[in-house]
Amino acid sequence: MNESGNETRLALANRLFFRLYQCANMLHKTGTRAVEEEGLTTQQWAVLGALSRPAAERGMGVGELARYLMVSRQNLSGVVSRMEAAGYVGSAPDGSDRRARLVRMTDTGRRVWAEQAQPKIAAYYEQALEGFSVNDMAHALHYLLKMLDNMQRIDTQRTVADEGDGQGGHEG
Amino acid sequence: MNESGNETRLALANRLFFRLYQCANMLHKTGTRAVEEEGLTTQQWAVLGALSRPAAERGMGVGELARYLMVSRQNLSGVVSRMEAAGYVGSAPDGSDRRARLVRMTDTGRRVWAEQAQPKIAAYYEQALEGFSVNDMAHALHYLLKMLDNMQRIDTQRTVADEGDGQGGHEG
DNA sequence: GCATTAATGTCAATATATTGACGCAATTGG
DNA sequence: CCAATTGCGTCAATATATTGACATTAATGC
Repeated sequence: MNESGNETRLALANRLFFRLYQCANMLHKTGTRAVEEEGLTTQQWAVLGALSRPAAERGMGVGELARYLMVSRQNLSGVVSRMEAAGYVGSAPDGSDRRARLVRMTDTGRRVWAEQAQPKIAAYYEQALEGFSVNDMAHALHYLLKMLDNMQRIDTQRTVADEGDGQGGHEG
Repeated sequence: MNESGNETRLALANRLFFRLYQCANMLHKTGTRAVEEEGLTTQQWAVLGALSRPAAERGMGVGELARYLMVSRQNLSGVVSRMEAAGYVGSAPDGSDRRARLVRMTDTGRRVWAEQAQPKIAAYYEQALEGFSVNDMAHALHYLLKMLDNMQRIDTQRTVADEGDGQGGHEG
C-alpha cells in the first residue's frame, strides 16, 4: 500500500519473523505436552533423536552434541543432566580424551524412545502438519534451511569467522 | 527409501521441526545481538512492535498483550517489568477495570524504537532473508501460519475448547 | 620439552518460557 | 442482591537458552 515495494518487504519480514517466534513457542508448548507422560520435552526429544542415529552409536561428547543441535554446550549440559537423572542417557569418560565424556542412550532410553515417544511424536507431526503435502513440507523445509544459513552467517561474521562451524548439514 | 511414502513424510516432518527449532534459537541469538546496544531482546522488540501499533495507542493490559503475542501472561509480566525498569514502557492503572494495568510505551521507548532499533531490525531482516524474493517470504509466511493454526488447534483441543482464543489474526 | 593456543566441561548470572496456585475484581446467574 | 464463574496480575517452581569466566586437558610451535 506504500509507494515502494521495499515497505512491503519490510512488513512481510516483520510478519514472517513474528510468526516464526510464535511457531517455535507453540511447538515447544504443544510438543512437550505430547510426550509429557514420558517426562520429555521437545529439546530432550531432539537430543534423543540425535543420539539414536547410527552415526552416534558410540556416543557423543556434549560439545559435539551442542554443535549438532546448534545450542551452547552450557545449555545442553543441563538438559543432559536431567535426562541422565531420568535414566534416559548415561555418560562415560572418553578413553582417548580425558576431558571429554561420551553421552549415550541407555537401554531404557532407547526402549522409551522407540516404543512410546516415537509413535506419539509421529502422531503429533501429523496433526501439526495437517493440510501439508509432501511438497509443501519440502518447500517449508527449504525456506527454514535458507534462513538458518543466513543466520549462521550473521552469527559467524560477528565472531571474526575463525571457528570451523562443524555443522553444515544443509540437506535442503 | 522405504516401501511407502509415509516414511518420507515422517522423515520430512522430523527435519522440518528440527530446523524450526534451530531457526528460532538462532533468531533469538542473532536478533538479540543486533539490538544489544539498546539493551533489547527479540521478545522485547515483539512487545514494542505490538505497543507501537495504532490500535495500541491507549495501551494494552498484560493479559491482552499475552494473547496477542501467544505467550503466558506470567512470562510477559517479567518481560514488561524489565522493560519498565529500562524506561521503555510504563504502566498505569486502568480506570474502567481496577485489576488491570495498561502498559504503554514511554516517550523514550518510542524514540529508541523508531530511531535506533527499527533501522537495525530492518538491516537484520535484510541479512536474515538474503536470497528471499517477496514471493518466497509470502510462501514461507503462509506455511508458518498454517502450522501455527494447526498447533493452536492442538492446544485448544486439550483445554476442552472452552476459552475463546481471542487471537485468530490469520492474515496469510 | 615447555609456552601458546584451543577444546571440554563447569560455575554463575540473566532472560525467556511453561505450569500450578492464589487473591482480588468484574461479570453472570439465580 | 448475593453466589459462582471468569478474568487479571502475582508468587513459586522448573526447564530452556544465552553469555562470560574459569580450571583442566589436548594439540601445536618454537
